[in-house]
This record gives sequence, structure tokens and C-alpha cells, in this order.
Amino acid sequence: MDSFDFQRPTASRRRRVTISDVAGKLGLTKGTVSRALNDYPDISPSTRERVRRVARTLGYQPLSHAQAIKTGRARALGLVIQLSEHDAHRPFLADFLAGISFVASDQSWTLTVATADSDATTLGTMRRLIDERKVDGFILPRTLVDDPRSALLREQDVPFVMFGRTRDTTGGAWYDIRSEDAMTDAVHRLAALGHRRVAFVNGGMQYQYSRLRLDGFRRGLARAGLEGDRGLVLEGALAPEQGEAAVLSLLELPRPPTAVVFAVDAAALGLYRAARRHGLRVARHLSVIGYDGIPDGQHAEPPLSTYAVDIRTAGERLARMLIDRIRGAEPEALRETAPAKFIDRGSIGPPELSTDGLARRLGTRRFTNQRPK
Amino acid sequence: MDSFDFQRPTASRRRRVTISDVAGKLGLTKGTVSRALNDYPDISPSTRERVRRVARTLGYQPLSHAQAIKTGRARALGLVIQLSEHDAHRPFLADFLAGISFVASDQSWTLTVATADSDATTLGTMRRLIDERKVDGFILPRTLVDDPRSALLREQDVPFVMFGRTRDTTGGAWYDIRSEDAMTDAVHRLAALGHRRVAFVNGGMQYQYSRLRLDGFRRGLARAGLEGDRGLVLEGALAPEQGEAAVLSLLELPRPPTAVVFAVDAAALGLYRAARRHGLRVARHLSVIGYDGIPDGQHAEPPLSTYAVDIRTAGERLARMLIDRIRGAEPEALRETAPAKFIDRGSIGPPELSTDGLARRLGTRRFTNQRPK
DNA sequence: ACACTTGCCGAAACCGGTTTCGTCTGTTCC
DNA sequence: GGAACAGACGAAACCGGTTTCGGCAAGTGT
Repeated sequence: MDSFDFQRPTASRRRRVTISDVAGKLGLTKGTVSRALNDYPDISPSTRERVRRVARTLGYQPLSHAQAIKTGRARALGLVIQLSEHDAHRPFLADFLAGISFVASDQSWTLTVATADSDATTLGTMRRLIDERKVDGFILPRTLVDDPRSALLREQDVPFVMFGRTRDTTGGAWYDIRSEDAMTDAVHRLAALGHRRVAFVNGGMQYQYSRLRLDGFRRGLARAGLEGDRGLVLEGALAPEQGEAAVLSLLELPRPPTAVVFAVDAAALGLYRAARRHGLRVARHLSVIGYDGIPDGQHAEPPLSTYAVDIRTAGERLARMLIDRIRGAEPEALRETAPAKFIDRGSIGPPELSTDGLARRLGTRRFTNQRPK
Repeated sequence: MDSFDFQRPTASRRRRVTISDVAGKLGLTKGTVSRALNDYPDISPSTRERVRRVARTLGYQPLSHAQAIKTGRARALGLVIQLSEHDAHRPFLADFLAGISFVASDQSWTLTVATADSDATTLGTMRRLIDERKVDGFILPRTLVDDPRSALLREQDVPFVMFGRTRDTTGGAWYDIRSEDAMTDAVHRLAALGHRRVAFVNGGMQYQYSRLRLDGFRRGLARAGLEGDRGLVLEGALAPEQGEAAVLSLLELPRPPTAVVFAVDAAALGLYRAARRHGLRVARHLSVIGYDGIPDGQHAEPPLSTYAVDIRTAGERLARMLIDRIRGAEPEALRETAPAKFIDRGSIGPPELSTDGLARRLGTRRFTNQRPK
């Protein structure tokens, strides 16, 4: 028997199907329908099934913000991207978003993205999103050693997960790539090829990953039985220019390295320029290993050997973890790491010259090749 | 002095300040406060001011989804990014998002991003966002000649703006770069350098921009008084491999071109490889102009001359236009174009050889250099 | 002086859901 | 056979806003 609604001027544009429509069609109240759809235990299985079916046939879709008003959940993940000139993640942004979005969509959540150009605007934007309750939690990319964002979120009691660890790990959920292991592995590989003096060019020390990678590098030296020479460790190289400068200074040393490990691919590309200026062949005279797996590395000559990071999976895991966190999971239970994957493209090889041989060669060429700029 | 953060156990469960709090403090009703804040005409200026001040001091921030339930506006812009392997926009994604986000934040709107891997999932994702009323409208990047997305949105009566034009422009709002003018300009520049046979390698013909760029190229030929040779126009090149193949086939011609205009930078990079295989020097023997301004072009030797697009501004304009559209502006009033900017990095020059000279050189080298791979 | 506006605000409905509480009907248990 | 209890649903409050409607007081016109 069909239900006769009172005055039914359905002439208007196809009105959205509300929960009351479903209830009316079933002869139930909207409260019952709501509980049935949300798996409340006081609804009989048969009713639950009937409600489900009718809701589906009517094409009922709860209005997310109507739910949000009572539940307090917008079912939205927040991501504030702080743009900087040299960001290794930049080429992977699309993959990162794809990973997050994939999981979010699967759970009928959404991703709210904002950009900022400084710490201050990042925090301001996050504050606004929190105040308006536009998002239920945040994914924090590029964690710093001491991160002001996590401080804000802790204070506001807003859930978050970090891509990367921080110094203070209490109460934090995170996903990270074990880049320190990659650095250890890099030294190991170079030592196996016969390198004895291996240099390390690190990134910015405000990032937690830089500390970890340095530790990993040192561990690699120790395990390979190589001496640690403080002069062979530099930092602050994030772009090709800085990497080039770093390598040029390393080659000035009385006992220059025959291989260089970089914490950041973009900086590693600078080694090629430095090598060219000194007439050195990469891989033969100077081996290099980078980290990040940026696409540009493939176009270098020879292509840059590096550790690739699966950013898409990172995005997926982070989204999953954040949703769990919002639903009440303890942060301590939400901590994961994954390995980076070595890709040998040919920029490493056995050293053709020892450190002394290299120094001699550089010495002679230094004189013959000396000319203004 | 060290901070004793540990002592602070979750700052007092400060409840959110609602509109009723503001009303209570003022001795008004929440309806009046709402109207005051929303500039209703039936509120006296003095009251409006009092309300404003108290709201500010109390830090009142309306809950966006509480507003949305009645107004139907989520104040969110939607962007569904369809990822493909070779997407010229990919390196610029961060800038595009920055542009959109900048304007959105300024207006207290937000940006909801989703990704998809096919036309079908794109439409499905958009449908979900519409059904749940998560967004008020969409920005459509990479418009196709006949775009299924605009069809869906028209049918659902959801506002949208397109980045790029489509064939059927009725009722559409758009922002686009006049890449056709860039193509015309490219031919003009090459002709001015003395080139007589200029080839054109286009992108995928499903994109509207490809049609426009072809038109622009032809117009350039006509204006420069050059003959149009159908054999000098190829299409479907989006990646270096395809660009390389295109150039190789062009060089097979009895009267090969001395310059090539590419609709897409990524494809233009393939010309370098083709030139190397034939022992030709870019700019001297073969000039090339691309379009897009991708960063990789800077690292080519010589760096690729191209037309750069200001994607950030595009994002800003599109966001502004979409907000206006959602607020009721007519789509016909929301149509803008902007020019691309030529960046000469040195990959064009006067032709050292005429087409016949080039053909002869290719002929001889073709025999001397012939060897497996 | 009286009807008619006009300005300004309170009261209440409403938006589309969720959640609490109460009620009714059967069972079960002494 | 009556009390206690569980199951299943209705009724209504509630969430935090927006919008409609009506009424009162002051101002205006005649």
C-alpha cells in the first residue's frame, strides 16, 4: 500500500532523498532508520535489512554535514602543505595525494588540502580548519625535529599522524621510511666495492630525518670497519648548487673521498657538475648514492643510483592510520616504518683510483685546468 | 629556562563557543545574532556592531557544517585530479593547489581534493562528493574536447569552472591560457630566424588544447608566409619517447624540417635524443620550441626554449571564478584567458643548414653511422 | 487623533540528521 | 499468575546554526 503524503507538490526539482523519506516509505520513524543504518543493537535484524534495502533503492545518501552537526565528525582528513623552493616531496605530491585520497574515498571520507608558505601561515590555516571543524584530523608531512604543528594539535586535542618521526615521540602516531637503514646500506655497498673513504652530505638539520640518516651513515661506517672522518661529513645541502659546493670542498681535502652518500637526491645531482669541473667520471672516479628516487636522477649521466620511496603507499598508510586514530585508536598502536628500495642505476662502481691517486690527479689537473670561472 | 610541559593535563575541556553564547552575553536571541552577522537589513547598525564586537572577543566561529545544513553550502571547492603517467601539469600540481588554496583560504572556503585513475572513477568520485554535498562546485582541470564531467555537472546542476575550453562552450565558465597564440608566436620567431620548413608535433587529440594549438600553428605559418606541408604535422606525442619517434620520422623526409614546434615540453625533450642519434646539434642544426615550461627543460643541453604557464595564477583565478559562480554569477561572465610567456633558453637559432643541406648531411651520416643500437 | 508604515527584534519553525529515553509487547522465571 | 526482564521501536530532545513570521514601538501622513 502506497503512502499518501499530505500536500505533495513534487513538481519541484528532484528533491534530495532524506532520512524522513526512507522512514515514511517504511512506516518507521527517522530515529529508527538512523539507528538501523548505524548498526545500533536495539534494531531487529529483519528491520535493519528492510531499511537497508529501501535506502538503497531510494538512493538515500546521508548528508555529511547534517551528520557532522551532531556527531562532531566531518569525515574529512586535513593536509596542509608547506611549499618551499626545494622540497624533495614535490615531484611526488600527486602520488602522495593519490594514496591518501584512495583510502579516504574507500571509507567515504574526503581530503581537505591547503597550502601555506611559512610556519606561521601553516599554523594559522590549521587553526582555521580546526575552528570551523572542517577536518577531523591532520596528516603532517615533513616533520621537524621539534614540530610546532604537533604542539598545536596536542593542545587543541586534535588527532594527527606524522609522516616522519620527531624527537619527542610521546603520544604521536607516525609512518616513516627507515632512511637510516638506507644510509647504512649505502655505506655497506660502497665498502663492498672497495671504497675506503666515503663522505656523507646531509640535508637540513632542522629535519628529523637528517639526524636519523647521519646515524645510519655512521653505523654503516662502523659495521664496514671504516674510520669515521669528521671532515667527510657535511650538512645543509638540499639543492644541486649546495651539493656541488659540498663536493667541491670535499675534493679539496688532502685525502678526498672516492664515494659520496647524499641524504637528498636533489643535492646529489650537484656532484655531477662538480665532477665535470674536475674532469672526473662519475662511478669510475667518484661514486655517488642518493636518496629519494626523484625522476630527474634518471636523466643524469650516468643515471643516479638512489633509494626510492613509495610515497603512494605512505599516503595510503597515513590515511588509514589517521582514520583509525580519529576513531579512537591509541597513537602508540599507530606507528609504522617501511624500508626504502635501492635502485642501482649505475652511478657507483669500484674506485679506479685510491684516495691518494685521486688527490694526485686532482692536484695536477688543478694546475692545468686553473682558469677564471 | 626549561619549560615544564608535562604538568599541563589537557587544558580545561573548553567547550566551543556557540551562537547562543554570543546571544546570551548580549541579551539577544540567536536569530538576531545570526542576522546581524550575516548583514540582514532589519538589524540596526548599532546592534550589528555590538554583536560583531562581542563575537570577536568571545572568539566565536560559526560551525561550517551547522551553517551548511540550512544554507546548503559547504563552502568547499572540489578538485578531482585524474592521474595519468604523462601529465604535463604534474610538476605544477603544487603551484596549482597553492593558487586555489590561497584564494579559498582568503574567503574562508576550503579545497577538497580527490584523485582518480580513469574517467569512470573520476565521475564516480564527483558523484559521491555531490551526493554527500561535500563540495559546492568543481574545478575541472585538463578539459577534453567533449567532457563527460561537464555533462554530469550540468545535469546535476552543480556549478563548475574549467581550466581550458571545450568544444561546446554554452553555459560554461572557464579560464584558459592562449596556447594557440604561443604556437603562432613560435612559428613567427622561427621564421624570423630564417627557418622555412617548420614542423609541428602535437599532443593527444582528445584534448581541446591540441586543436587550438594546431590552429595557432597554422595561423603562424600563414602569417609568416610559409607553406603548410601536411607531412610536417604529427600528433599524439606526450612523452619523450613519442617525441623522439616523431622527430626521427620527420628526419626521414626528403625535405626535413629545420625547426620543430612541440605542443608539449615532455615530448620536445625527445628531440634531443633524436638529434644525438643523428649527430645533429640542437639550435644549430635543429631548432626546437616547446610549451609548458616544465622544469626538466632547464637541464637539457642546450636548455629548452618554451612557453611557461603561470599555473599558480590560473589556480587563483579559477578559485575566484568558481566561488563567484557558486554565489550566483552567470557563467558567461566568467571567462578569462591569459597569455603564456616565452622563455628563450637557447634551443632555437638560425638554421646552419637549409632543408636540402640537412637532408644531405642526414643521408651521408645515415650510412656512416649505421650500426646496431 | 487615527490609520499606516517602518524599523527592529523576539519567537519559533526549520534543516537533516543522531541520540536518549520511555513505552509496549512478549518471554522467562519463580 | 504476577514480577522482572529483554527486545524493538516511537517520541522527542538535540546539535548549531538560518530564515520566516509576527508584534511592538516610534514615526509619518492626513
